[in-house]
Amino acid sequence: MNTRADRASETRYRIERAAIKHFVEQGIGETTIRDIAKTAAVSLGAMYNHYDSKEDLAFNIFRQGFEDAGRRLRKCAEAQTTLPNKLRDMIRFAFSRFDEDPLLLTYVFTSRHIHLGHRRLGRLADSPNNPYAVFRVVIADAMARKEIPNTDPDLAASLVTGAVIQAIDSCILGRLKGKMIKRADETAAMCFRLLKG
Amino acid sequence: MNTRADRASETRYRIERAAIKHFVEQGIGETTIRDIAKTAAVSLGAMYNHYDSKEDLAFNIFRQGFEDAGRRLRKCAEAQTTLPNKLRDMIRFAFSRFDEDPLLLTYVFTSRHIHLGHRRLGRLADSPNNPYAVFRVVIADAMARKEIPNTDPDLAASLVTGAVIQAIDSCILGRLKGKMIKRADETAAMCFRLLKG
Amino acid sequence: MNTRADRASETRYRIERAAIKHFVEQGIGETTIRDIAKTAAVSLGAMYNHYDSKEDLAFNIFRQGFEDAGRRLRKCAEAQTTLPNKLRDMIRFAFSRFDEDPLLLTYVFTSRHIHLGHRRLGRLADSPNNPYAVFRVVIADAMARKEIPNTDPDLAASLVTGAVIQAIDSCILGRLKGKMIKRADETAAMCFRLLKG
Amino acid sequence: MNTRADRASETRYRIERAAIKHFVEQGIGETTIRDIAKTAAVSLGAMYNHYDSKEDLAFNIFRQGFEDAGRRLRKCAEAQTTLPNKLRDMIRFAFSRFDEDPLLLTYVFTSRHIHLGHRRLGRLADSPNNPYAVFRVVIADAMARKEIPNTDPDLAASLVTGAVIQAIDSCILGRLKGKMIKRADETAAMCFRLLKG
DNA sequence: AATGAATGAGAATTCATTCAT
DNA sequence: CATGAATGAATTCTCATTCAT
Repeated sequence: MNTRADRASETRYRIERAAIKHFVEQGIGETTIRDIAKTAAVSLGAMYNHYDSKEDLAFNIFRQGFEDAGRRLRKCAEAQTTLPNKLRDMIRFAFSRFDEDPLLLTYVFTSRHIHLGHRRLGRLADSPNNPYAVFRVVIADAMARKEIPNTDPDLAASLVTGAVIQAIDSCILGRLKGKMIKRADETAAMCFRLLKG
Repeated sequence: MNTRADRASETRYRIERAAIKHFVEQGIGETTIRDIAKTAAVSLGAMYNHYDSKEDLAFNIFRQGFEDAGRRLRKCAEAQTTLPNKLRDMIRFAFSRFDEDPLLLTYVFTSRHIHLGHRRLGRLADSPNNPYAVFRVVIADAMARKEIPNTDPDLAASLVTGAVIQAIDSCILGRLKGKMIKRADETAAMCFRLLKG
Repeated sequence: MNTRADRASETRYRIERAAIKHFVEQGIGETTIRDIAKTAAVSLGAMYNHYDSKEDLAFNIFRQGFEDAGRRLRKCAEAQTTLPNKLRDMIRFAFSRFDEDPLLLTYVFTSRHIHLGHRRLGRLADSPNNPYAVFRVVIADAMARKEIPNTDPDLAASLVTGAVIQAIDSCILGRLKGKMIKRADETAAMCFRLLKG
Repeated sequence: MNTRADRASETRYRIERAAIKHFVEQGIGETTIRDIAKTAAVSLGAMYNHYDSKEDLAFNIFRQGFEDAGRRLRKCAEAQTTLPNKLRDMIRFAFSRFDEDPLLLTYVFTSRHIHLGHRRLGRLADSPNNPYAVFRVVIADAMARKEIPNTDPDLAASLVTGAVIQAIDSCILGRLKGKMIKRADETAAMCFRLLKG
């Protein structure tokens, strides 16, 4: 059956993929609704049947990717008991997810500081499921369990998430070549040493 | 003396500070020439006596800040001989510079991924003086001198610069309170451990 | 029996009431087909099973109300023989009709000058049954019968209809409180004096 | 001297006259900013140097005309001591003002019920200077001075203003031909009789 | 150099209407 | 008859830039 709902979600999918592509290649501000509509092979008006505005579209894609990443990172952490294993699985996930859908991850990673209607995207999606929060919890727990020495958990979480994000960023910028997954275990080890004291 | 040149550079200064303020608070794309002119108490037309365009203005401020940071980081590195000392002074500089002029540093740090015209800002200013390159050299040298084990210098440099940048970012986002300088030595130590193997 | 025709006219009724409500509250131009469809609990597409267009809808409601008012005013006039009695019954009718269905009457009274397409609504419906024409005939007849002095019947009819309309308008605007019917006889008396000379 | 301010007010004047013409001939909703700009021989952008929006423009013209009329009606009333003379001069003024600038007066008279951003124009400009209020004061004073019998001043004011407005309206609609001023004294006399009791 | 009104290309958004189901 | 996703023409509004003073 080709129901109305099917067509609607098919349209939404096409719009979102087209939007991500343009947002990453040209930036959100430089992308016009027409660009997206044309790439998605959808009429101009149809854009507004599915999203309130360009901002709404940009934000929704960001939040989905952001929260999905956070949620799955949390799953990785919960499935392991020791900090090195948690970090290893979290970073394996982050890097393989990037290898799998670099466009989406690039969008999410490079849009954190973009302003959407006078607020930063990364600020808007600041839920307990955001990746930073997940790393912070993992690190703070390890401190509580005396796996690593006590330091400011916010500073420590910042350094670790920054390291991971920047590795992906360097791949986006072309400084790191090839698949990221092959660097996951080494990165995880380095992050653990940073915390180990 | 209140010479013509004084007045001109005074005007340029006012324009730049106003621009930075708006760029950080609203984003480059969302800032209009009118916003800047009004905050700088300069007429609309006068803007064009000093800059070719908004993009020109945004790019020049970014490049100045970016290269100035890179140059001064390099000075810090060159004045020391061991990696821990190099890292300590570089991070002391980065953090104290942020404490001194958070608006400018926020602009420089958060604008790397912004698209200007159709290229990323961070791409435009990718000179040998960029901060990432300086960290990379410092780390690669330490590897060459066997101070730290050999690993991919690009990955290592990414992790360290990512950590430093994210610490600043967390301060911008309010996750870290107070002066950054007080965290410089701890951060440097953690970064060194990350590399130490 | 719940026949097909019943359901159709039930739908038409819901659409008309919803339309009047929105036209009065927001204006015809500001009301969208979607607004009406939603309030009437009717699908967007169904609107076009009943009306050719929004203009068609707005015009039909107006004309019905306008001509119905004119026809019934004429009945009032024809049932009486003297001018004071005619005026009294006409104004009683107008005011009680307003008390009964203020929304419809407000729509009809306040839409005379609205442009639909490129003509005024009040122009479109300018039949011999329009309320102004009825007042004019009543007044001209009274002059012919020497009940009142001869003056320009168009000026006289304008003044009387203007007075009546404005009274209703003041009620719409909240300047006059309560039921209009209680002011009918006084208004009629004043209108008669205006003409009496 | 042809100063900048001169040019600006000259532009405003051209825009307003063009706007009135289009608003009256086609209705506010049917008039586009482009229509006005073209008729005023002004660029599209210039419209927004002088008015925030089409609504702002429509409202400003309305309010100016409305309040100016109210103010001048009040002057007429204050210059006379008896009700018949007050009414005569007020109606003389209203009618001759219409003869002088029928387009502006038509705009003001026919726009009272127009919705601008979910509120009626006539509501927006409901200042103590509005013509209705002036008539009301004049009539209430005459009652207080026992010149006319006591009745509800709001009903009486409604009837009188309605009569005057409708006379002008009939001229707009073509039911009354020629100059309005020649009907002023007769109209005033009829209005006075209406009140006289 | 400074000023700010004028310009107009370009973007977002709306909404009546159609039509396949 | 009902449904509501899709359509795209039309409109409003923004804003970098120019230029006469």
